[in-house]
Amino acid sequence: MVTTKPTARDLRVANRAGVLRALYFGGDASRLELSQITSLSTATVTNVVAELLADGLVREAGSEESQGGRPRTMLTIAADAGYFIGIDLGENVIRIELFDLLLHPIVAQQVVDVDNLHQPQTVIERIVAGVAAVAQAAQLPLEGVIGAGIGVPGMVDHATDVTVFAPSIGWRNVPLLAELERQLPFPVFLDNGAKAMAQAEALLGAGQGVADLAAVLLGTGLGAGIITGNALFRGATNSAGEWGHMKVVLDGRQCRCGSAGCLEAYLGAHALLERWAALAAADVALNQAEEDGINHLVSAASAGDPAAQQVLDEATRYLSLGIANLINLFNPQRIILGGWAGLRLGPAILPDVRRLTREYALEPPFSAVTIDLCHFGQDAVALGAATLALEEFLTAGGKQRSLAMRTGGLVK
Amino acid sequence: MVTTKPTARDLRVANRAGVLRALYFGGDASRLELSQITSLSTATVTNVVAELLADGLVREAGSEESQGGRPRTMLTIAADAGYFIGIDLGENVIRIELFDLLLHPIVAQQVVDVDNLHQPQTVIERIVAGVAAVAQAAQLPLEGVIGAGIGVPGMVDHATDVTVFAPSIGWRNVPLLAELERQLPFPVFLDNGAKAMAQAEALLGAGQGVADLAAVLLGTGLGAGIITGNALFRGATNSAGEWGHMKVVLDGRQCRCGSAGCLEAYLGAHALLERWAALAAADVALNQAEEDGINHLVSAASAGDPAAQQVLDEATRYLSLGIANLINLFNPQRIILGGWAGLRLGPAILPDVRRLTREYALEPPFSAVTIDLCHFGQDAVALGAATLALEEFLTAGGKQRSLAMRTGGLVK
DNA sequence: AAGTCTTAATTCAAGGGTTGAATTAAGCGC
DNA sequence: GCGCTTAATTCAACCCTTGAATTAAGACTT
Repeated sequence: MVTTKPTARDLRVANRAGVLRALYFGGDASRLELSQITSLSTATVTNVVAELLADGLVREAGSEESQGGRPRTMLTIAADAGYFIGIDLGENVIRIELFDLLLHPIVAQQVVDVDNLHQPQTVIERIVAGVAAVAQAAQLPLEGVIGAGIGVPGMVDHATDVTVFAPSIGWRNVPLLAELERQLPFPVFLDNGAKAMAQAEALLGAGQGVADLAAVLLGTGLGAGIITGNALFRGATNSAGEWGHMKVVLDGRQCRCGSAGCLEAYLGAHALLERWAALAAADVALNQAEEDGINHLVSAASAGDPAAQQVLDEATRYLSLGIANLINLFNPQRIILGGWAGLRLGPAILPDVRRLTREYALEPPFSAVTIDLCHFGQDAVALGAATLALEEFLTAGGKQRSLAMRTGGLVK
Repeated sequence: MVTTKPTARDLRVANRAGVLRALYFGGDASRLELSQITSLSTATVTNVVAELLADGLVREAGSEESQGGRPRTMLTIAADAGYFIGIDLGENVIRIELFDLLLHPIVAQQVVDVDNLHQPQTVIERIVAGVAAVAQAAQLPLEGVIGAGIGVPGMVDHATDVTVFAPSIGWRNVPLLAELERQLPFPVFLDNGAKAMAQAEALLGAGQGVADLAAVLLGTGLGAGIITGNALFRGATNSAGEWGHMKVVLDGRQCRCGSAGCLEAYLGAHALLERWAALAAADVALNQAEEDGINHLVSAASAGDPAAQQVLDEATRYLSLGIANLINLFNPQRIILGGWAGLRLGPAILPDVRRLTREYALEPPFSAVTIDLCHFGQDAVALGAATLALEEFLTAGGKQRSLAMRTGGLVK
């Protein structure tokens, strides 16, 4: 029940984490600067940095020009002190990517195997093989991997067992994590892909330095990841942020979730293309891959096609409504628009979205928010998945926690 | 930026807080039990309890029957070790209430003065006088008051200056808190009334022991307070939780907030009575006080009036939609329905609300939630306001923080 | 080129906290 | 009255942070 950290040694862990975070996100700094950032004494910074140096997580990197005093020796994260793996389990492709400690990409790999992706056993095999493949391609031993994360297109319940509820790939209560942790020699973290992506943008992308934000993803389905107080907002059972199934119309269009009137039924890629087809009285919009269809839609609208323009206009209104509701409820500092469809539609509709959102939202929370496009593209989910492991690593102050300890940590 | 608590003395504060909280919310316990609950060693519990005893916050309260060993001496919160004041600044009444340390009510007072409530200066005078009055009625010196809280019908920005944005009483950027703290000899906390009430229900009412919940309030306006991780969810500028202005209809009914299609425009007391009048083709529903009107509406519906039944039916659908959206977005463990109109409508519509909410929300988050009526009635906001001060008190481990320290604490 | 000045980093003793083990306290039952 | 059992306290060991004092490392001056 009580979550305090009672023993004095925990202070050190927290302070290691503070110094490590400052260096990781604040960039290179001297011990003195670190002491100011973290508000620790210089004595403590010296001690903590000594540990980090000894562990190889941090390196000295020359010294700054001095103006007549001892020059500050700069400290920097040792980017090659360890590696992370990010896995994007998509609806019809698995993307596996290897990153260095600073989450710079090293090697990426794609596994395309639409037919068997619905079978967990196949997915697990593909992932284990893919992990070995990227490590080999980078000529790195798997022991150097600090941890891996997986983003999945569905809900993950962290409380009971760690399982998955992902209708779009036909999964329900699949113990993916347990199986993978048995087969891989490093800790693995599992979460919803939209949440993973939101964390990538928050830590390294369009949300850097912002403590409270929401990333909304437009694609075949809709997703969102909400960050509050610099951390993913999960709710009681880690299914918070299901923005796509916010009801926006009573007794509205049928949604694939089984209910009706969901935002996704008006703003999902399929919904937009269907609407276009209906307005244009032609099925041409539906006779192509969704991504091509959306591209087609955007260029048709900019070319003056009135039906396409109306579809975009309606999409803008629904998107603005959905964003305004997020603003009124979560009062974030930033909204980040992403997802493959969001990236394509964004440039065309963002100004109007901003204007309408101002109309729809209350003034005080609206005036605290900015609405921007995401920074990352196709590899956002894989990167975000890697940040799941990174977060744990940083919170532990750079001490790689053993599997046993992690399991213990989950117990309340 | 870094929010760690570096020095060893902070450990003690955190552990004092842990023991105090365990005793406060877990009820009387022995030192041994406390050690188990807090997972501190018995040695530390002994030390911490000794401090709390010396400070008069805790008392020994006899010993339990033993089965052949040293009996455990029970510890209990000293209810008279200090007092809290809760102030409900309503739209046309001020309610001031004095509580003991356990938030049991001692004296209450109402200040009714509709005409002048729009003038901050008058409100401040009334509050200061009312505070003195309740203290005198209870024959207690103001020095015994640990802190006071104020719930206001509007938004409070904690970041800039602590000001108020409350259109319903015509306030905008009123520095209420600064003025009151100058005139009162104890710390004062200010927040939105719905947030205050949510915290009352969370700590002491229908949400006890629940870490993630949302309290929704139906009244003249709509409000909500959201608790996540046992703490009020505030967002970036403390205006999170504006549930009443969630858009539920594009281009819908005009709302008093200036926008259109807000939930409040369909579910606020005034909206319901207007709808009734329109359906019944009679203005009778509007020619009475709102509270009487809602009472009338509920009894007419239960008596079989078809227009009234339809109004309730529509209200049920919009309320369910609003709750379902909260469930999908926040994934709470409990929804608590309150507010004066919520209390009246609740018994009549709650079963249908539960049924419809299941239809509207996604299955995983819905299956994690229960929907209940609130516990507290008229004095919920005053009690909640008092909990604002209580929370600070407990977090500080029962050390009453000075004004200077509080201000310092707000600085990042 | 030596000495002085300035700023950064380290060392050190003091102070505060938690903990497990050992000890003491306090009833119960025979 | 004595041993048994369980609760609470005491104590020595250990860890951590901190401010002050000290050392380190260049720049500047003469």
